[in-house]
Amino acid sequence: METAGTTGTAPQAVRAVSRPGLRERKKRRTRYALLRSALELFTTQGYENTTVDEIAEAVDVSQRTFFRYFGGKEDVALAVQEMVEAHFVDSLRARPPGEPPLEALRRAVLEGWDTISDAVGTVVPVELYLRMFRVIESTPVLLAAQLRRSAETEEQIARLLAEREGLDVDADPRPRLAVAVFGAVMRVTSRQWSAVEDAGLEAMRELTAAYLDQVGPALTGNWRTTLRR
Amino acid sequence: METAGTTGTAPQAVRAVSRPGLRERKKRRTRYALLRSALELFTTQGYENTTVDEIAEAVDVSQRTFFRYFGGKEDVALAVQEMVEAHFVDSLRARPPGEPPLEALRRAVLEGWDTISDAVGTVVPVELYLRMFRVIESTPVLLAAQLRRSAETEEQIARLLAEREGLDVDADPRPRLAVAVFGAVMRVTSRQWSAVEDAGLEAMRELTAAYLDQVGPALTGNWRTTLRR
DNA sequence: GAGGCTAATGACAGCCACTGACAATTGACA
DNA sequence: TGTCAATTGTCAGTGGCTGTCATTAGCCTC
Repeated sequence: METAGTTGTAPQAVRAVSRPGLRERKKRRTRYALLRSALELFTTQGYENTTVDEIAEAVDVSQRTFFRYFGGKEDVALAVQEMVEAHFVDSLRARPPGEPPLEALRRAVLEGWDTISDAVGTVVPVELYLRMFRVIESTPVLLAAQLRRSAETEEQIARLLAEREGLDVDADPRPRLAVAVFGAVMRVTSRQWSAVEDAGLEAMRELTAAYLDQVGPALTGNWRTTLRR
Repeated sequence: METAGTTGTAPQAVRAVSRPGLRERKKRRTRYALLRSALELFTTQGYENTTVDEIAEAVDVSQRTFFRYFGGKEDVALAVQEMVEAHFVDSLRARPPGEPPLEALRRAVLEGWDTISDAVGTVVPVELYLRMFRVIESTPVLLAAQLRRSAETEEQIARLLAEREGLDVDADPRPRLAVAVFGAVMRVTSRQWSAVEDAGLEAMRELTAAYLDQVGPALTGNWRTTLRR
């Protein structure tokens, strides 16, 4: 394959189909090395007990270089989570336009969990991601940052759904409300999942489905009359 | 009044009914002075452009003293917000036990807004609180911290409601789900309110009621069929 | 009302996250 | 191969935050 240039002809065009050039490759390698080292340190020693210098040293670059790759310590910690959310948004975009919004959200999320390793596995082992998930959930600063980022993603999704349905987000509150409610359920799910020792991806999937089913009952008023098993 | 000691007899007992003693009074004064100066500076120059030294200097205490009164810069910024949330929890506790949970939440919040000045007014002018509200909403770090704190309050409320209804929070997901959904609506409301220039307390109250009414419609599937005015 | 006790404060010193500026190095491309 | 631009390391500095210790100032007892 790659029947492109025979040497010396349009090297940047060749790059586009073959490889990104040494410089780019090196950069990606450093970035991933920093990311992996950071997560490894965070998950073993804890986030607060890990300094940026330590991370940089583990990859053998200067502290300054670390800050050229990531906006800050929080950013490395949440980098994978960010990829995961982007993955969800992608799988939502892929949903058929006819599908009702909440249905689309539900399916997109469940499908997202099923294909999570496609989005994450190439960068860090999925198992490391899951461990980091718990660290985030149990580290106040990180949880805070994470909640804020989720809020941004929600806004993005609200706009997406509004467009799908031909509504104006600023005039009609329903898209934002629905997405916020959905996000709230997702957060309760994450929290619950992370509280269970050794819970894996399947557990996450099941919890998600179960909790989404419970929202209806939870909102229909009287909790004492219905199931109390 | 105060038929207590005629001098020299059990001064601490007298204190309990009259005043907290010079030391305590002085402390409260410093704390409030720091709080007010901080909010004043935050709302005029912005949170990021204000240093802790500046705040301390405005009250004429050392930076170290500032950190003895508040856990950090974020804490001053969110101190009033914290009082407000406690105020909501209180007004929820005051709800009649027979009331269905979501009904109680709704009424507690609306009532909370009506009596907000009781909870805040004695410490800072309500107007300053409202200005600070917007600063929080538009400052990423503060918004993050605020979201995390809200999550904690939600957990607290979920336990409260569960107890009221005789449920076990860890066995039955419905309390947490309902509270999370409710909280999500509140957040959308706050966000929307803060986006409107010069919106006052009444606007907040109205928005709250309106959005709570919209949740039902927002969740019942098809947005295209229903109102599109 | 003098003196002892303890809480509150100030003054350093130091850690860590983060940033700007400048010089040295190293791919990229002609 | 030499020029150009991107990447990196070094250094210096800011701001949030903490531990430590000496000093000050309410409080309480005799």
